[in-house]
Amino acid sequence: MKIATWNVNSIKARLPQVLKWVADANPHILLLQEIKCEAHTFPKEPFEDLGYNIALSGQKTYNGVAILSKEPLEDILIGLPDNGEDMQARYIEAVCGKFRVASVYVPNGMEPGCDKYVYKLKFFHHLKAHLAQRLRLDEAFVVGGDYNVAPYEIDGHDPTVFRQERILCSQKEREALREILYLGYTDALRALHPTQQHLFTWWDYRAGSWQTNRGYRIDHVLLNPHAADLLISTGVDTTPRGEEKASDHAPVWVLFS
DNA sequence: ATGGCTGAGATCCTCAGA
Repeated sequence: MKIATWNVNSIKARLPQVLKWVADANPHILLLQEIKCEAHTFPKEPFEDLGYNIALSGQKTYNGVAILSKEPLEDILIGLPDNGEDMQARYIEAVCGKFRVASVYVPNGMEPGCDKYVYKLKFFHHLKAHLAQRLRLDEAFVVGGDYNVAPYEIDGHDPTVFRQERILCSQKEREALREILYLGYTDALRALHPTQQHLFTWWDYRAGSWQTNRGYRIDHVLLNPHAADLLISTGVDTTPRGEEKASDHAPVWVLFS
């Protein structure tokens, strides 16, 4: 039982790459972020041909999250509760077979202190409240996505840069992510690879970051205790990042019993 | 310290990403 998450940076621009990876990796459930399209323009057919059911929350140009599942999708939730004024498509949740899953796209935040950074922290506040509620459910729950936060120094390529209070690694956003972990969620990759360096999921398009492996680990799969009990193995598939017309993120996969 | 790269969508550039 494999669940994967991938920020594809436009599903339309990335369609051949995503289809190739999906046909190869064959995840039971695929969580997508930054699909960058509205629901009616999402290229559903090629995924349906591969046996997937699709639920998504989309908008023009920006953001957008989706859940693709071989099992039927039930109990679909779009957006975080009590976050009604927020129209950005950044959260979707559904039940697929015996797993409840969510695809989340946390705001980038641009730069510590700016309006978008405040919005990022506010989003984390709503996410934490919802995930705290969800701990009361008696079922496996997997929250995968682009959190736009590198939790620890080991999750960045350069400790000196990491300590400079930049976006992705500033104190407040790291605290916001840790608060969710402290509720009782497990960071799947770090749980099974506690000391592995260069375990990155995102490399900037600019300045040859991929070629020199200057990356960050900002895509995470968080597990409630039920899901953590079923965890077998997990990793980052860096292959698609090195191919033509790549997304700047690589897919993260998790295998469950 | 800055810039560098990519996608979308509306113009021939701007915004946003991270």
